[in-house]
Amino acid sequence: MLVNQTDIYALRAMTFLALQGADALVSSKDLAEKTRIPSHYLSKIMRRLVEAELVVSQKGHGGGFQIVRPLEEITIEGILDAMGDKHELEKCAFGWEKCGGEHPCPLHPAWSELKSSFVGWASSTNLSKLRNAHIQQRFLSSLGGGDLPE
Amino acid sequence: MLVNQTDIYALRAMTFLALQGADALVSSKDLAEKTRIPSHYLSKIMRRLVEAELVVSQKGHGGGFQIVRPLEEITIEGILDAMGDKHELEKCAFGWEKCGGEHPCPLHPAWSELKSSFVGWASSTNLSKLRNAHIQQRFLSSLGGGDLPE
DNA sequence: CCCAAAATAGACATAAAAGTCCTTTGAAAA
DNA sequence: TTTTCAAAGGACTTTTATGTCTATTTTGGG
Repeated sequence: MLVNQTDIYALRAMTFLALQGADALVSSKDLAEKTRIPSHYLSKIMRRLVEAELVVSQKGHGGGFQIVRPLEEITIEGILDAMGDKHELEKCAFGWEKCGGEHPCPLHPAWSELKSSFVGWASSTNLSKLRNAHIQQRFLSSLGGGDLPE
Repeated sequence: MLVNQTDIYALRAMTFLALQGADALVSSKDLAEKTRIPSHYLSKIMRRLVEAELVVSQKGHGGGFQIVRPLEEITIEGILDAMGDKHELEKCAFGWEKCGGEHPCPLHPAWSELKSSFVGWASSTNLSKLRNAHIQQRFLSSLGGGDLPE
């Protein structure tokens, strides 16, 4: 819940695409190898991302997946929404049908806090941010030498 | 992940116990009915909470479960730890064996943020806080009239 | 035009989580 | 002491999530 394995795969794939630079076209096979996501499972995930219009797909020879929108526009929230488990956060943790307003369940205040901090994080983190942070980090660590893992 | 159904059940059960007042002894059957947790499943959950010493159990006729420690000491983090899925947060979201320090994965900074805000929430929220907030809320809403749901 | 590469689609398989059932053990009350 | 209630423990089942396989469609290249 909140973030499952499939969600993480989606985040990985999108992040990887974003790191390949503007409009890079990457095949599912390549993506799967580089991100270590089971290839057939990845293709299911990619379809959802295509439907949500976060990526564009190119069928046939030389095809693949591509981000065509500005990276700033693609947030973690958007990716999670595309994977379709938003409703999880909306259910009352105490199992009440009606919870909130005048009659919040005992867990309601705490749950709301969690929810808003989670949504805050997810909505403020976009692919551009991830990319910049990572590129900067690679630059800094290249100054110190050392090998890149994996 | 982060918080699964079983975790939520544990939070519900502990919260319910905390609301019953100091040292209330509640049977598994009662707990299950009031919290709407499948009774046999609940008893498994309670065993874990007993082992973690968050509650004490009383076997035999008239037995049940009881919180004997100060409510301030029992945090959501403690409850989640008792349920045993702490390791989830520690794994690299990008699937790298070694991630962090000199060579963080592209998702590392964002993931760390999420982790620390989640842990901050879980460790700062304790049963006393939940109880007080709820009691206060009930008082306030009683002034306005209206029925309690569920 | 035909072949190969690559996404799409959906059926199938496996693993993990959630839930149920049955037996045993312990303690209180009759 | 016997009965009865309730936790402990474990085997089993069901459901959901994850992963695999096999075809079908689409597209570019020879």
